[in-house]
Amino acid sequence: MTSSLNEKYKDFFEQVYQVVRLIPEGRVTSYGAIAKFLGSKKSSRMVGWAMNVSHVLKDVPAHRVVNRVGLLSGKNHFKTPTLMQELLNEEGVTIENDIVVNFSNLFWDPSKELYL
DNA sequence: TGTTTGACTGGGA
DNA sequence: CTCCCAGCCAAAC
Repeated sequence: MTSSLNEKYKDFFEQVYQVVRLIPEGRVTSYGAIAKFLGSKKSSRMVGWAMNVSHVLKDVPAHRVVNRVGLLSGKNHFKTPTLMQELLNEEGVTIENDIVVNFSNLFWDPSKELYL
């Protein structure tokens, strides 16, 4: 909210990582929600690309980011195709057929629950 | 340097 | 319900 915080955010990618790090444990959000929060609703693909690069950054919980219907669309980009689901299970999130169960209830919208 | 692809999304047929 | 298309833009080809 403050200019000092905004100044901290230089690139789109950095902003994405920052938001993803703030996702509470056991909650999930979508690429589009992050993109919208960052001001470019239609740049959700870039959020996905940022995630693709982010797996080298250890503190980015990319497993908490799914697509708008709760599908684990990025699971194949993890070390193993099952890792994403396993990480979510550890946090108490149930996955069924690659879909987050009770997604709408677990959905964490940064533009509604996060205030900078 | 031009084209294709993609961890996306919303709208339309 | 499914399928298709346009917009988005960095990276890969």
